[in-house]
Amino acid sequence: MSSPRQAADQSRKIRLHEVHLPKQIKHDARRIEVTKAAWRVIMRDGLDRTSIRAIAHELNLTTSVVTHYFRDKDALMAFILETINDHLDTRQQRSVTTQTGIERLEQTILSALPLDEKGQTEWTIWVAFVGFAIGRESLLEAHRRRSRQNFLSIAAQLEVLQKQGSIRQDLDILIEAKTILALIDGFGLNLVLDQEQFARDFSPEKFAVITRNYVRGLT
Amino acid sequence: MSSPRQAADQSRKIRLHEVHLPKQIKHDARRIEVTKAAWRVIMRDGLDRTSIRAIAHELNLTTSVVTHYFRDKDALMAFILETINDHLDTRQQRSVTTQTGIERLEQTILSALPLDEKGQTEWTIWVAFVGFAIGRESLLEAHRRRSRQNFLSIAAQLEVLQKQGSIRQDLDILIEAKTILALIDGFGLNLVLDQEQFARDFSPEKFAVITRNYVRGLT
DNA sequence: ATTATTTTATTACAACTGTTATATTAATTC
DNA sequence: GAATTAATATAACAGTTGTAATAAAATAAT
Repeated sequence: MSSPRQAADQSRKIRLHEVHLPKQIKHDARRIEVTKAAWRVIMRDGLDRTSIRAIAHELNLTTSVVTHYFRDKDALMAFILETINDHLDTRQQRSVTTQTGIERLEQTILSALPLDEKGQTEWTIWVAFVGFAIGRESLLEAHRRRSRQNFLSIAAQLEVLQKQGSIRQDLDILIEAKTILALIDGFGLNLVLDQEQFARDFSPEKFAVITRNYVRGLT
Repeated sequence: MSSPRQAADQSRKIRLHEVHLPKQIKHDARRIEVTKAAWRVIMRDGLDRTSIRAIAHELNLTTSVVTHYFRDKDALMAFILETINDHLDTRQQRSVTTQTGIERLEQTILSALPLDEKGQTEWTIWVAFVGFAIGRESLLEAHRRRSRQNFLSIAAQLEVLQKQGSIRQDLDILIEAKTILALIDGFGLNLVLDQEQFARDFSPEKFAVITRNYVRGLT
């Protein structure tokens, strides 16, 4: 187990400064590292047990690292949620390759679901924050902002599809958009809470079929 | 402001013993009172800030009241969640009056949603516990148990409807049941998080229409 | 090479936590 | 009404928390 080269021991702690990068970028990258350590603690111990000390310990460092990069715990928490939402959104946008039509709507829905490990992680943290937001008006507002944004995105797609005649003219877009969002949140939530059950009963391909059938029901 | 009768002051603290009831029932009733105080604290301050002291303060009493009725905090938390789930389930079962057919399924879905204030409260607590369960295997298991129970209930209804020929024969009951549960959870979650928005856009009657249209889509 | 800046460590503090033991008061039982 | 039990109060405990101040170390800038 012990290598003749002692350098191997030091390599465990990867120091970012070994790579030369502009100041601001290194700073931001370090904030992300702290944030990702926080994700791990949240998944393992729960959001309410994710103390500054626990995060520092996860990094094999002391609390000063965390406090150096975040004004206070509220700022840290807000950033963690912000980062999760960014990841969820950009992951989704990347997976939506088709630019128009019903297929795009299918992709939008399907790519929002936590069907791979990364998505599962992000959704788990998100669920933890949803519960954490109860009794915290600022966090509730953050959730509402994102929710309304998602609504606008889906509603806009539906509107185009309706004008194109790709979906039924009698559909109430407000209702259909909210329903789609509810479906995504509901499936995401249940996937997070009962991962094993879903892994047993539902392959990603099966979800693709479900989504396709659902969207075809709108035509 | 001061009344000639000093007795008025003491009446603020309602002592349960003034009403004569069997021992066990009084004991249980007191547990419920503590639990409901906990609900209020959870809604106001968040689940992670719901300390034994905060609950006692909500009751205008001291911590000994809480510790006298619950072995420790884990037992208290488990009981709170249990009570919430019971309330959600029995409220729903009471609202489902029709015994058979498609209408029963409609009622099942509709009555599960938080469309009145009580339901809103119960769903809010439930959402707080869902987030709280991340990183707590015992709570996750409790959620899974209830989720599977709900699944069996919906799936059983669908099976009967399919045998009766009330819904399409080609429907995959596993998929449809999970979809219905996802819809309920998704709408419930969004109702809790953005109550105002939904109150503006969706009346309970509108949800009834949505539900009816959805269920009719299965026929 | 020296200085300045950034990053990390150490320490201390007051507030809060769950738990426990003990005391006091109220209610019930006999 | 005395004895027993239940309900509530008080106080102390050790552990954890966020925050802040200060010091040391590492890196960057000059």
